[in-house]
Amino acid sequence: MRVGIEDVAQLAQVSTATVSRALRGLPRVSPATRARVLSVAQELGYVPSRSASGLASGRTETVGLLVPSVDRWYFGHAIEGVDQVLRDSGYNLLLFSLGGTSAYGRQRSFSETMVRKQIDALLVLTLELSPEEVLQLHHTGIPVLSVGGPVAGCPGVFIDDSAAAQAATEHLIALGHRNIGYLRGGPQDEQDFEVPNLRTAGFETAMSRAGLQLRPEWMVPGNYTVSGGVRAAAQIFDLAGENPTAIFCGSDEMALGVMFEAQRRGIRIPAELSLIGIDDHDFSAPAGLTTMAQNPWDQGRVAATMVLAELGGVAGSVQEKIMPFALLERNSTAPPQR
Amino acid sequence: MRVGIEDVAQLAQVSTATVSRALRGLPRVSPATRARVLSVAQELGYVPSRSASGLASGRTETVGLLVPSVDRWYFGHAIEGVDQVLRDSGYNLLLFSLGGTSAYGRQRSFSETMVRKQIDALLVLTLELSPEEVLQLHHTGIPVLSVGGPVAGCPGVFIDDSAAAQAATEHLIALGHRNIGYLRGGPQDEQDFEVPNLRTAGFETAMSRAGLQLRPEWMVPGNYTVSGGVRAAAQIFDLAGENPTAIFCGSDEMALGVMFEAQRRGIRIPAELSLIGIDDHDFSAPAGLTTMAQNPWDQGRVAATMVLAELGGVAGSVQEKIMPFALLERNSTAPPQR
DNA sequence: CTGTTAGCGCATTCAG
DNA sequence: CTGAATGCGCTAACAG
Repeated sequence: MRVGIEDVAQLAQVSTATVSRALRGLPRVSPATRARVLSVAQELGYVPSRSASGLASGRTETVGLLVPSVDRWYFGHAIEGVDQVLRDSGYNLLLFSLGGTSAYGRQRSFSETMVRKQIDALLVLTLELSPEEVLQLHHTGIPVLSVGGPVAGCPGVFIDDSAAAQAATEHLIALGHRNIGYLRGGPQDEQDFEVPNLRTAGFETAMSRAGLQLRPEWMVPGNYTVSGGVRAAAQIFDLAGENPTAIFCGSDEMALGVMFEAQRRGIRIPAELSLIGIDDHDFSAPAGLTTMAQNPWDQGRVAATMVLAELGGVAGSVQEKIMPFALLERNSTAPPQR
Repeated sequence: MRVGIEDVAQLAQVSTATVSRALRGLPRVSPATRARVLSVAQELGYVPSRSASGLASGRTETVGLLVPSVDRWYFGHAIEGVDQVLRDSGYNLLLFSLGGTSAYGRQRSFSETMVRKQIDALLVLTLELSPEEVLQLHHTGIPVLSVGGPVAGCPGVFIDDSAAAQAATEHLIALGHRNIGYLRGGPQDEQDFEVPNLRTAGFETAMSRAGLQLRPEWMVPGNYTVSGGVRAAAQIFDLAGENPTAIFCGSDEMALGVMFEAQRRGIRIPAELSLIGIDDHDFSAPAGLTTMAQNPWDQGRVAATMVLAELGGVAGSVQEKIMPFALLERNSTAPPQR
């Protein structure tokens, strides 16, 4: 019942070599032969064995995707984008999740051996790899590309996080806010990945350019999660003394958390508090959250496309690419009440 | 530079067969030999080629996971659970996303050939497969198990969706509500998958048992998404005549959408409107949403564990399993205002 | 407990 | 344009 290339060859009355060429669209097969082989293969329901072709050709037609976790907005969408272009090209997607529960933190460690000899290229999502890990990876000789953030030693596809954060903060400043809070990542995020720090830098740049003071008590960690945002908001709201009139959140999820907590306390948005995030999370439009939008789906697509081009023989296809971000004004920002 | 089993064998002064046995933990290898082989393999950085071992053994040590999309709460968490147990057992996870944008809808079609000869088992997430597709799958001879909902013709791991919906509705009724609305899936969801219909059935059962009338104008589609929930809520709120005092939402995402819209209109929850969902989405606790909780992460783990046991030789390991759900009372439900 | 011998199913030379 | 032969790197009998 198991149909192999041999069966197709026999029925089509050609050699297995010809079947192989015909099926893969290689040249040097007459149109007539190709058609015959194709129809026979179809009829028999022949599917080449990946193991066998992989062993024989040295190519697995599989791309690995290393992610901190899959159950978060950015990752889910980026994975979806990658999957889409891979699938359309007949490539397989081997998923490696480190099962992190925090935004960027990883629970399990990544070993180069997980990946060795079974993929043609590796995409790394938003993960800080240590120099040794990158070295190991390069050692395998396969193309490595990061998505969503920079990884030292290999090109990446991502937005200019610092610029995005700066622009978001400047939106608040342009609205007239001077007392601006900032929700950053947790210690874990900041250690494991560079993006949080870039966003912090962008915030600080905007503030200092506007001649505004940084208020340490208004710069609190939120772990990039909704519940972290809730906690951070509570912490700021509970502060004695004046409250910020606006908060820039390093992610929409945190901003949404702040919204929930504000509502709970009867703090009106944007009348009493302006809020801006980064991402354009699925929930942001329904919630009316102003944000600096980015598109992980697109970033995944772009990265996967580059990798496929590289594997397709176009050397130099894999290169750094800065993706766009854009301000989406909704209903969570307004000039400060006076 | 490429180190194969032969290299290890030479350096360890044994045959390749012994290396293979030692590395895979098979019996019939003396402890001393095994230790030596292991250390040599380690030293050389040897990793067996998946292609080669797959070809030779007929097993790929890879499990396929077919999902409607990855960028939604249920799927993301279930995938995470599956990945975790697979990875812990040294298995690979091959991801096939159909790229659906709606909750259950699929954008692309699934072909059995995508999966043939490259996986040892297939997990199907919350997707309605046609009888022919199931047949094709069974034809491949690999174990197939569904997660998150029933698929005719193969066992599954999921909650009793009808009972969960009924229990959620009964919570509202027990609180004293009699005017109860219901947010269901969109036409696409209901066609592509059975879960939405099961939840609807549970709602209707609870209502009829309590002797309550179904109000068609209060039973509106929400596509299982936040934005769908916003639209559905608007539709209900805009109705002339009395409003429901409570709404049961077929998913937390829709319930969250209703919350956003209610807040926009100044409708207080739970004072003026009680809300209950199903899922326990990550946002539900921060939002204070009462829900009938389920745990997709766990469901994924259980399913993957069964499949591994089956592949490990324990025939009959893959079987239907009903998972628990539980009411989580938070702050979105209360007795009706009178 | 260990080595020898055959393939696994296909892609690739190299002839023709 | 096509076929025959070779081997990818490993596992699985089978001997010993």
